[in-house]
Amino acid sequence: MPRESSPELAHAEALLKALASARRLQVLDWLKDPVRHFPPQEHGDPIEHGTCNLFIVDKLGVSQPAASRHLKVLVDAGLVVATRRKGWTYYRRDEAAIEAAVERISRI
Amino acid sequence: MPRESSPELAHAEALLKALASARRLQVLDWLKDPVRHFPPQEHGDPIEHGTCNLFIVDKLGVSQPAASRHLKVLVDAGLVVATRRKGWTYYRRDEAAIEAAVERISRI
DNA sequence: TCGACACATAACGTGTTAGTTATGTCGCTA
DNA sequence: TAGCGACATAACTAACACGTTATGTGTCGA
Repeated sequence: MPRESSPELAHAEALLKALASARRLQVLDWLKDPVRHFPPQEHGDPIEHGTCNLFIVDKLGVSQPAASRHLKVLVDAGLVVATRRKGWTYYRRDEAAIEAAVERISRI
Repeated sequence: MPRESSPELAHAEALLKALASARRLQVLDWLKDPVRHFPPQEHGDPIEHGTCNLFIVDKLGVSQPAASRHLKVLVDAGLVVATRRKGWTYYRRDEAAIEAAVERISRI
C-alpha cells in the first residue's frame, strides 16, 4: 500500500488516472464537437445539455454498463457534467475543469 | 480487449498511464531540484548526469526492484533519461519530452 | 580473479481495472 | 397503473499494476 502522499500529488494522480484510458480520451474528444461526431438529437440541445448517453454507448462499441462506468469515472473526476432530463442522460465537457486539470498536469 | 485506436490516442494514453502514479509524480518532482531533495553526490554531477538511483530508492521507501520498475516506466515513456556511469545509474528529467507530453495532454 | 556492490530480472501474491451478462430502479406514456 | 425504455448496480472473470523476496548480471577495486 502506498504511503500517504500530499493532497496536491494525490489530486494530480486522480486526474491522471481518470484520463489514462483510450476509451475515455476518445469520449472527451468526441464531446469537443458533438454535432460532428453524433447523430442529430430529437430532444436536448447537444451544445447546451450535452450528448445523449445512448449515442456514446453505441459509438464506443462496448456494453452499456461498461460505457456507463467510463462516463462515471469522468464525471467523478469532474471533467464531464451529466444532465438528467426527461428520462435521458446527457453528457458534456466541463471546459473549466478540464483547463484546470491541464494546468495542474502542466506543473509535473 | 480495446479496439484499435488512433496512434495519437494511444500515445496520449501511454503518457498518461506513465504519469498516473503518485510515486512516479513524486520522483519527477524531486528531480526538478536534485540538489534540494537529495544528499550531495561524491561522483556524478546531479545537474549534468542526474540523481543517483540509490538516493531515489531510499527516498521512495519501497524495495529496490519496485523503485527500479517505476524508473523504467518513466524512462520507457521518454520522460526521464538514465545515464550509466562507473557502475552507478543516474536519472534526470528530459525537460523537452516532458514539455511535449504536457502539450499533447493539453489538447485533451 | 574474486568478492562486493549496484542494478535488473524472475517469480509470486494481491488489489484494481475493464470487460461481460443479469437484474434492479425509475420515469414516461399508453 | 402497467409496461417499457433508459440507465445504474451487482456479480463474475480476465488482465494488469504494484508490492514483495530471491536471484542473475556486470563492474570496480583489492
